[in-house]
Amino acid sequence: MDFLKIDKKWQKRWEEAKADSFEKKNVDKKKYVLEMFSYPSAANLHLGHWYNFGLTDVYARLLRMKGHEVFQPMGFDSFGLPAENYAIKTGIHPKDSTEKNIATMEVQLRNMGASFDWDYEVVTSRPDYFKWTQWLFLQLYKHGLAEEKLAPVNWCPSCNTVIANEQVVDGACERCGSTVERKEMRQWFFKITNYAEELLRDLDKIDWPEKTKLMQRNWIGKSAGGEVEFDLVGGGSFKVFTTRADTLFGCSYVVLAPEHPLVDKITTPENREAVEEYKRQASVQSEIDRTSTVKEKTGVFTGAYAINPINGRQVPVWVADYVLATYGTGAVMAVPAHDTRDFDFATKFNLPIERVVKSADGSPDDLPYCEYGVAVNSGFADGKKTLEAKTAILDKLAQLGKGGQKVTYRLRDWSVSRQRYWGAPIPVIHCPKCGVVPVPEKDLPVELPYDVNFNPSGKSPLASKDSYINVKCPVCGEDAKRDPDTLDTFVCSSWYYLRYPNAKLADKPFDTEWTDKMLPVDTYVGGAEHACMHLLYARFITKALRDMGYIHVDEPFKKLVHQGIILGPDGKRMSKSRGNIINPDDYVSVYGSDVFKMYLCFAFSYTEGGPFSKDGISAIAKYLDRVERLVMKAYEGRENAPADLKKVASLEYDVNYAVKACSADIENFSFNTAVARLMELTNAMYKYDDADSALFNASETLIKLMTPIVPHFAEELWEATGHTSLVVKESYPVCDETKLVKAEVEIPVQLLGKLKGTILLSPDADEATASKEALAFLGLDSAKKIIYKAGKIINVIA
RNA sequence: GCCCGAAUGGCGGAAUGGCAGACGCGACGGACUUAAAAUCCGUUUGUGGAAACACAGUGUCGGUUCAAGUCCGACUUCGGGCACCA
Repeated sequence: MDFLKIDKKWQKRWEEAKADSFEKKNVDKKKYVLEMFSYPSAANLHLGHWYNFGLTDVYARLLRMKGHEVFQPMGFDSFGLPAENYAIKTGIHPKDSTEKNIATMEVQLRNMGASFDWDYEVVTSRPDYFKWTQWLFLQLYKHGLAEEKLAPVNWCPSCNTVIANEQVVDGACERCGSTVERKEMRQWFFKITNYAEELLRDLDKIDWPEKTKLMQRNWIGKSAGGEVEFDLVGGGSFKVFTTRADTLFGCSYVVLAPEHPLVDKITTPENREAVEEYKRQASVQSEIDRTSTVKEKTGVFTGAYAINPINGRQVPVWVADYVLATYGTGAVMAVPAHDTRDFDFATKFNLPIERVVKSADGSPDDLPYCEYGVAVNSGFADGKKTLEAKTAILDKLAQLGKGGQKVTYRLRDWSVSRQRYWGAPIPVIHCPKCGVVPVPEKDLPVELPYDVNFNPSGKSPLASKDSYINVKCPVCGEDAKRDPDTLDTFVCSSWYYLRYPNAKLADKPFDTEWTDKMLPVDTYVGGAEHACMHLLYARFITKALRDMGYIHVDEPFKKLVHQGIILGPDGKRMSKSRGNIINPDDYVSVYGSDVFKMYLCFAFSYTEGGPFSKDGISAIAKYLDRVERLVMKAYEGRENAPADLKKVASLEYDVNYAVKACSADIENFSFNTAVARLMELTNAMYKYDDADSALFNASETLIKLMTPIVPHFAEELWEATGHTSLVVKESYPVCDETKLVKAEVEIPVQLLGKLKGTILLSPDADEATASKEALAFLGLDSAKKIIYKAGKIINVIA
C-alpha cells in the first residue's frame, strides 16, 4: 500500500467530514483528553511529540469509537526564553519567529493524522490569550494571592534573569548551566503556600502515578513539629522550628541564618566585623557548590545570648549558613548531642554537647544519637519516650506562651516576575502616590510593544521602552510607571486547560457553567519532568479559581499518564552534542504516519520508553501489507459459506479475545500489547486458511480494531472492502463473551510444584473429576493433597 | 546522604501469586524461484541427549507459600527525585 498517499487522502476526507469535531450537544458523554501542549521550536516535530501526541491520539480515537464525545484540542505554549535568546542571536523578533514556527508545526501536527479539534486552538503568546493570563493575575491579586515582596531570588548572570527554584539544577541554571547567584529583588509571588495542605491532601483523590504524587508530597514537604520562642538577653525574641522538641533541654546554642533580619540588630560591636564578613562570604558560598553535604560547617558568634524557655538557660547566638533563611523560621535551636549537623558544628567550635536522649532498649547510642529513645537530663520530661516527651515539652511551652505545636512546609511561594521581554506583561502600575495599582480589567490586555531592545542589560527590556513604561496612574492620573516585568511562562500554562473549551470566547476567559461541564480533564498525558512545576501550579490555580467562585472543580486533571523517554539508539538521552537525535520525518517521509506510529506503539512499554531502533519499522510496514492481503482475500471470498463450523468457532474465539484485550490494553496505555493482540489475530486468520464469510466477518472486526492505531490504513481497507462510510466513525467492536467460553481448556498439572504436563478439562470441572484426571495423568493412585484452581492449575502433593 | 523505581533470551519487550519468555526483531532451516527480492511454513533460554525426556533458569543471597519474575528481608548495579528542610 502507498502509505504516503493515503495519509493525505484520508486527512482531507476527515476534515471535510469534520470527523474530529467536538459536538457540544453531546457534552454529557464528553471525555477531555489532553496532551501537554508544546513550545513551538524552529525544529520539526521531534520524536517526543510523536510519542506523546501520536499515541495519546490512539487512546482518544478508541474512546471516540466507543461512543464518547472526545474533546482533544491542541495549542502552543509560545512565550518563553528560547525565542528571545534566538532573537538576541539573530535579530529576528520573537513574535515573528514564534508565529512562523507555529505555522510550521500546525502543518506537521495535521500531517500526523491525529484527531485534534483545531477549532479550539490556543496560543499563549497572542493577546486574545494573554489578556486572560493578565486577568488571572489580577484576580489572584484581588484575593490576596499575589503579592510583591523583596526576596532573595535565583539570578542567572548569563540569562540575565530571575529563575525559579525549580529551574535551578545542582546550583546551576537549568537552561544555560551558569552558576546561579542570589539577589534581593522586588518580585511578584503567587501564594501557593496558602494551599500547601490542600495540595497535599487532595493527591489522594486523583488517579495519578504514585511516583508523581510522591514527588509532589516531598516537594510540599509537610513537617509536623513545634515552635519554640527564645527571648534575647537585652530584649527581643525569635522563634525556631523543630521536629525534636523533646531535645530542648539539650540545646546548647542557637543559630540564625545569615540572612535573618535579627542578625544586624543583635550583633555586638566587637563581633560586627566578623559577622559582616561572614554574611558576605555566605552569599558567595551559596553561589558556589551548595550541593555538597560534606562541606565543613562554618559560622560566627554574634556576641548575643538567648534564653532557653524550658530551663531559663542562656545560650550563645551564632550565625551559620547551614541554617536556611527560607525554611521554617530561618533559625534553629542546636542540640549537638542529637543532630549530626549541630554535632559537627559544636565539635568544630567547641560548644557544649549534652546528652538528653538515651536509647530505649539499651542498644548502642553513641553521640550524635539521632534515633528516638527516652529523655534524660530533661527535668520534668525525664523517662518519657521521645513522642511523649515532645508533647510534654510543647504543652509546657504553650502554657508559658513560648511556643507549641507547629506545622511547616518546604514548599515556597511561586515567584512569577521575569526580567524578560517575551512573556505576558504584568498588569500592574506603580504610582508614586498610590503605590501598586492593578491595571483596570477594561484596559486589558496590556499589549506587549513590538519594537523593543531586548538585549540583556540586567534590567527588564520593557523598562527602557519609554512609551510602554510611562503611564498615567488609573487612580490619581499622575505620572506612573508600568511594572517592567513579564510573567513566568508557567503562569500561561497553569490555566490553558480551562481556556481550551472556551477558546473563542471574547468577553471572558471562560464560561463558568460550560467549564463546569467540561472539567476536569479526564486524561492528561505528558512528561514526568513537570511533576513539581506545571502540574503543581495548575492544581494551585484551579483551587484558587474555585475559591473565587469561577469554577467548581477541585482538581484539574483526574487521570495523569506520563509517557516514557525515547533514548537514542545508543541508549543515551538524545542530544545535539551526542549526535544521537532521531528525526521522525526521516521515517515518516518513507513509511507514512501510520507505520511510524504503530512502530512507536509496539516497540516500547509506553510509560518506560527506551532506546530507539529502526529495525522494527519495516517489520510494521510488512505487517500492514500482510493484513491488506488477508483482508482482500477475505473480501474476495465473502460470499462463500463456511465449511467447518469448529474452525469458525475457534476463529470467533480469537476475534472476541482480541476485541476484549485490545480495548483494555489501549485504555491502559499498553499500546505494545494491543498491537501484539492484533498480530495474534492476524496470524490466527492466516491459519484459518479458508476464504469465506466467517473470515470476512473477522476481517471487518480486525479493520475496526486497527482503526485507532492506523486510521489511514484502516480507512483505505474499509473503502476497498465496499464501504462508503468512514471507519473512524464506526463503533468499536464489542466482545461477545459467549464466544470466549470453551468446552475444554488445557490445565497444567504439577507434581510437588513442578510442571509435568497438561490435561484437557472443562473450565468448571469439579475437584473430584480434576483430581482423578490429574492422578491418572501422573500414574498415581493417591495423593496427600491436591490443590485445584478451576481453569487454572492442579498441583498434586504426593 | 535520604526517598522512589527498575533489573527477564542475541535485541525490543510479555506475564490479576498458578504452564516464564506472549508479540516482534535478528538468526537458522524449509517451500516457491533459473536466481534474488517478496511471500508462505517451521525452529530459536541454556546444558545433556539422536529422540522421548531430564536438569538448570527472570541481577545476588536468604525467607514466606502447595506454588514466587511477581510477596517479605538484606545486598549489587542502573535510572529518577530531593539534597545542611532543623
